[in-house]
Amino acid sequence: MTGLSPLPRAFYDRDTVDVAHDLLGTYLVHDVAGEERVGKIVEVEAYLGETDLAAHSSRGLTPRTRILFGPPGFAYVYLIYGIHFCLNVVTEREGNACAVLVRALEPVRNLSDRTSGPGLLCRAMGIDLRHNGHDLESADLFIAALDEEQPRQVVARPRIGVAYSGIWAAKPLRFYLEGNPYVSKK
DNA sequence: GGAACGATTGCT
DNA sequence: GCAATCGTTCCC
Repeated sequence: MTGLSPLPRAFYDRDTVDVAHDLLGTYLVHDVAGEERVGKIVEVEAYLGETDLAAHSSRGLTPRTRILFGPPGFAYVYLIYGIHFCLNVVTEREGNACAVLVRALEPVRNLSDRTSGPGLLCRAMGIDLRHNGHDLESADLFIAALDEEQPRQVVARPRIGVAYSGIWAAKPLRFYLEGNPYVSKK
């Protein structure tokens, strides 16, 4: 697979639900010491900024959420339960603090098949806290789209693990490719 | 300074 | 069902 190049910042500088939807079927690429790891994004969740009680940014601007409040097209990576990392892409204009969580990949190149779930995919891709704030227009960690649009059926469901967030818990902000075997369980 | 907890995962 | 494990947040 040649010619994979980063999506432009304008791709991320749009409504977060639109970006989440459009990220399905794109390719996450990470160069690890010369080895190009590639996975197709098959499951995501949208987090809609400070008013979204499930979003980290709902607690306002803190040292951790600084990246979320910044411009679009940057990686927001955090440690969860002291064990796993989760990868988000920041969306919408600076200050909106919205993001899309990448929840599952279909392995394409140099990946194990344990890429279903946000923590497992970060492990397989070699993504950790060093990538927090990383520009996704850079050459070593980025997201690319194929030239041709693939036919796809997108399913919307409530997000995983956000039962504490009141009315936000029920909103259908988790999106995945119907029937794809790498979509996470639950 | 310290307690509580989490956008998860895997083992019992 | 529940433990692992530690950074972040919040409250002394």
